[in-house]
Amino acid sequence: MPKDANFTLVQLRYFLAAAELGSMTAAAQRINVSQSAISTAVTHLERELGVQLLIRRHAKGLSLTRAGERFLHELRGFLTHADDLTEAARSLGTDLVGELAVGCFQTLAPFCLPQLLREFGRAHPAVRVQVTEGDIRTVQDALRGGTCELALLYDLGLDPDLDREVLAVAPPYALVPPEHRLAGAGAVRLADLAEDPMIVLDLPLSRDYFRSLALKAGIEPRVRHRSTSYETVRALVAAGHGFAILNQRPVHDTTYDGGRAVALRLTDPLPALPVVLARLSGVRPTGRAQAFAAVCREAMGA
Amino acid sequence: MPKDANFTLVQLRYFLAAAELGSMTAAAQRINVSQSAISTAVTHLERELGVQLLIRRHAKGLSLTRAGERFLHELRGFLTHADDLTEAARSLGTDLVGELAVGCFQTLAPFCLPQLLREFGRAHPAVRVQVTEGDIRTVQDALRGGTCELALLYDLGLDPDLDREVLAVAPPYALVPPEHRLAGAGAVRLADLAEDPMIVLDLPLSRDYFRSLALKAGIEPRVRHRSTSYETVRALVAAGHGFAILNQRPVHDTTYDGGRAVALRLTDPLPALPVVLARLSGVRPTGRAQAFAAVCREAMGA
DNA sequence: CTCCCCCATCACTTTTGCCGATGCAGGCGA
DNA sequence: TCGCCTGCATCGGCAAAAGTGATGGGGGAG
Repeated sequence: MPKDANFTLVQLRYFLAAAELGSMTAAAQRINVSQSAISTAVTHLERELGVQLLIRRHAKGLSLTRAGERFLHELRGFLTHADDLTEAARSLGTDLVGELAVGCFQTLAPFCLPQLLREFGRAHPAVRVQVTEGDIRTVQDALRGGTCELALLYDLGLDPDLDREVLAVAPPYALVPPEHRLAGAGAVRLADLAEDPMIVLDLPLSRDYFRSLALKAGIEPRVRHRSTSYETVRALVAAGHGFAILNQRPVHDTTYDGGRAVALRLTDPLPALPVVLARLSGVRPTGRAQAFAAVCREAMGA
Repeated sequence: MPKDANFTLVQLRYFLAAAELGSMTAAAQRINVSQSAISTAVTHLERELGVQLLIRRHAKGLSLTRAGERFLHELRGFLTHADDLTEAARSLGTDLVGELAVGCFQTLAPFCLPQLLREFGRAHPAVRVQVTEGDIRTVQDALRGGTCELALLYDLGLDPDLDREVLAVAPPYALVPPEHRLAGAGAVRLADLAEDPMIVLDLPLSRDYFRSLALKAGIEPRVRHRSTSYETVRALVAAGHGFAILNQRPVHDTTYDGGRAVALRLTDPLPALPVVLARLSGVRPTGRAQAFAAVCREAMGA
């Protein structure tokens, strides 16, 4: 019962050269190894396959047996396949074709993905980009599991085994209804909102972040509502249910249901939230990933 | 400039196992090597290809990168190809399918090939037999050059580097025209024909053989005609141009042109000519060749 | 916090591949 | 026919590679 093939690609290539040149000596010169290396390799190959491939005619070099001739024919195809495989593998790492999977934190997605995908698509039209949206944990797991290679995230409790590169910072701001007493102020301190009910964007790590901001400003927020939807939070604020702290700012004030919400700059010395491009550290980035990172840097850094 | 692929089939198989089982440890157990062997092999493969294929998650085994996933897909096809190649090669040596090239001395061919091909074809219908006919030297060169693997020959000055197996013996006989003075004798001594002109079958080694027979019988033949065609010799004899010495005996006396020739047994103590099956010694015979040899033995030995 | 799982790494051993030299056998020219 | 030359096989020695078992680190799970 012949189990699995125990020959080597090297042996196959040696045989190929010898068969094509009709001489082990010539093959040895071409490949830059000794003639004995060719000899033993071919012998091993023949023994392994159980077929005699070459006929050694002492002073007249080699000739192929019928079996050798047919094998040679198959072999060419096979070695081509081997080269193709190498080629494919290398290009998987370096070429700017194929596909690239990126992750994106869900509330960040509508703000930056359109531009990024547009510019990346223009620069590298041969690369198909597949986006995974989700909360920070989900995206982080996707990174770790290899489902995606890059991710746009807030640097909120990211595991240290992720390499991150800060692309931009998103300072927190307060969102209040237009009829709020401070709606016209332009800027407030969080303490000014201490008595107002708060609407919290309730995503795994975000909730802690917003709470910590409030605490840092010295207030204990009275949470009235929670929602996992950014737009719902805006709508609740617009409807007068309370104020919210957010980081991303839409270009207009109108909510889906026609309400309006007013953004107020915060004068507290609060840390801005870094928007980072994260990668699994220790994983060699593909060329596509590097290209995408470059586009991100240019688009968001400027 | 990526020269040529420097990975190993073994490395590929190790990677396949690890990727499929999601664990190097498991792969190691299955393949019966140590875990470290898998680890280093996969690492080398990745370095060689320049692509990261697996993500190592410390306590949770492995997961494939996107590149690894795609590579794995290609790889399966490739390893199947490798198995096919092995399979093909092995069957080239052992299977009773494919083709078999045999050589045959030209004057022997019409006497034994029909039966041999018929019986071999019945026993091994999947093997296509390709016959090369020619004089002894031609067939011998075909053997040496790998053009054919077996040959039916007279053992006439065959090189000692050929393995031969005697299948039958063909005693020489004299052929005379019907009106010859000894045509009714049934048997003669060569000396009785010493004065008759001789017709010689003029093939590279045959001519010397016929001459040596005559000399051995103590006569110096008077050669009237030479021909490279067996049937021409018969016809010349039938037409009264002289006598001939031959080994193969057709079932009837009539020549192509309607003449008749009479065969006379020779009472001289002359060596019979061995009909041999010749192979290049030191060349491993394929299964097909062995099967053909067996058919020859059975058909001609009986 | 502890245990356990899984992979990377290390030192060591075994195997393999290669080299250079030598031997052998056949073609070929003198 | 006799060397000479060519071309492959083989051998001893050596270096590179692969494999082994042990160790360690990092991270999940209870």
